[in-house]
Amino acid sequence: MTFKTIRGTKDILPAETPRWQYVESVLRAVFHRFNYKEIRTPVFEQTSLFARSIGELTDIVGKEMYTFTDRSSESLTLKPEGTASVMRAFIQNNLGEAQPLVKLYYLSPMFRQERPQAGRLRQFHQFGAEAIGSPFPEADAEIIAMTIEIYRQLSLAHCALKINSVGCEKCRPRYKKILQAELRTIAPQLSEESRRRIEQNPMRVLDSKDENDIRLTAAMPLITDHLCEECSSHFGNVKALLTTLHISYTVDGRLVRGLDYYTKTAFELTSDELGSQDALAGGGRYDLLAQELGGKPTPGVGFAAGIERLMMIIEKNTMLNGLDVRPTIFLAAADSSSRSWVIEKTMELRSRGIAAETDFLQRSLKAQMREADRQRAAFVLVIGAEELKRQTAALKNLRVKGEREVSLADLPKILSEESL
RNA sequence: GUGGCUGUAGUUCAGUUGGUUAGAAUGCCAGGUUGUGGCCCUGGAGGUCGUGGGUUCAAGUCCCACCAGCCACCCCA
Repeated sequence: MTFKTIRGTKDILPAETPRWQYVESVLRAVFHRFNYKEIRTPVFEQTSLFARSIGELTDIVGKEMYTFTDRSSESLTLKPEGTASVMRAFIQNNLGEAQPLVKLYYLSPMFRQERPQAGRLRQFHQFGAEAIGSPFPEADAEIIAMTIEIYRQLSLAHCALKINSVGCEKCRPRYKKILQAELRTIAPQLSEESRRRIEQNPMRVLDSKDENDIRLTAAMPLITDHLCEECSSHFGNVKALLTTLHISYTVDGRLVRGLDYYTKTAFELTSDELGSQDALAGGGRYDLLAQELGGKPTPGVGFAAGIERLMMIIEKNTMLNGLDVRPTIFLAAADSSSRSWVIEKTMELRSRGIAAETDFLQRSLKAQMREADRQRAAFVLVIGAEELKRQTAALKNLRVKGEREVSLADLPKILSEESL
């Protein structure tokens, strides 16, 4: 058999790239308005960077990373998410020294070896942003507001915002103990998966989708009721700011993130149009990450969002037409003697900034016309021996019926006027 | 990673209880109009029926394995 894309990867073909470009331009515009600057980090990093930041015990690090050793036996990993790399770059390049708050965004492929499904690929694309340097709720609110704004700019409704606070190094361990104690009392009745999590990551038990688990844990204490003074007031301020910004949300005390570095604020944006892979974007605060990676203690908040999932719902709500690139003019040769001249003229128009196309298959005039129509060119210029002699050509507007004779010398000027 | 469903021209699909040259629509190419598109008409090209085994006189149709996609779980963007 011939070569195929490997499992979980796909080609983004010319039929879809205009959509991608459109989405990218929208989100770059939003980032620009919020004054976030782009950062581009390598697609692979030392494996330990991810293990350290995401957490050794998480599913991502435990069983989903593309890890390999290079020829000098160093363990490398294709990045499974963006924050670790951005924080590494922030520390390595001392970005925090030049200014107290650094606002960055990225757009990059990510890699996770999961079983593929619609909206879940092994190479997928994420965009995201990080505000590094502010411990205050205003930064959390801005990140959330910006996430919402991107989807609003893309006219996507049916998105729901859930927020929670997962506490800090002071209150979370305390809460975990309380929760664990409660969970142990009902452990025998819980699903196998949940039972395993009681010791390793008890908060995830509350996030189980197993109906029986949900019923059994309905009355369990929630982190939101056990936050310390500082976390509680921070969370309260974030909520108040969201209200001020007219952003509606629901507090979900069971919301947890799959990455260990989160503290305090955690949030998730979901869509009801996506099936079970319904998370469009997620994020939160990570005040301990910088020092965990060996930098100076520096607070941060951020979010990440998947582009493929976004594409899926944009396609469902299709409103994007005519985004494909098309030539302004197609130059057709009426006979073989004028072909070389037509190519020359095409190149000339191109160098003057006009999108011009011509025939490269030595086809009949009829076939060239058909091609021009298929390419959805605005104009066709027909040139043959007669026209060459007189230095004119028949200019035809494909959207209307007639054609007119124009002077070849005037063509660039005519085109720039007409396309207005 | 676990369980289930699916896999036929470029694309969307049909293919009768296994039976001899695998079809349609659309797209593509050409002609009808030897200097002109979109409509219409005519003709043509295009498939080792996901891959590899097996059962059978005979397999697109049945069985097995593998591969890929999809759905749920898991996880998450």
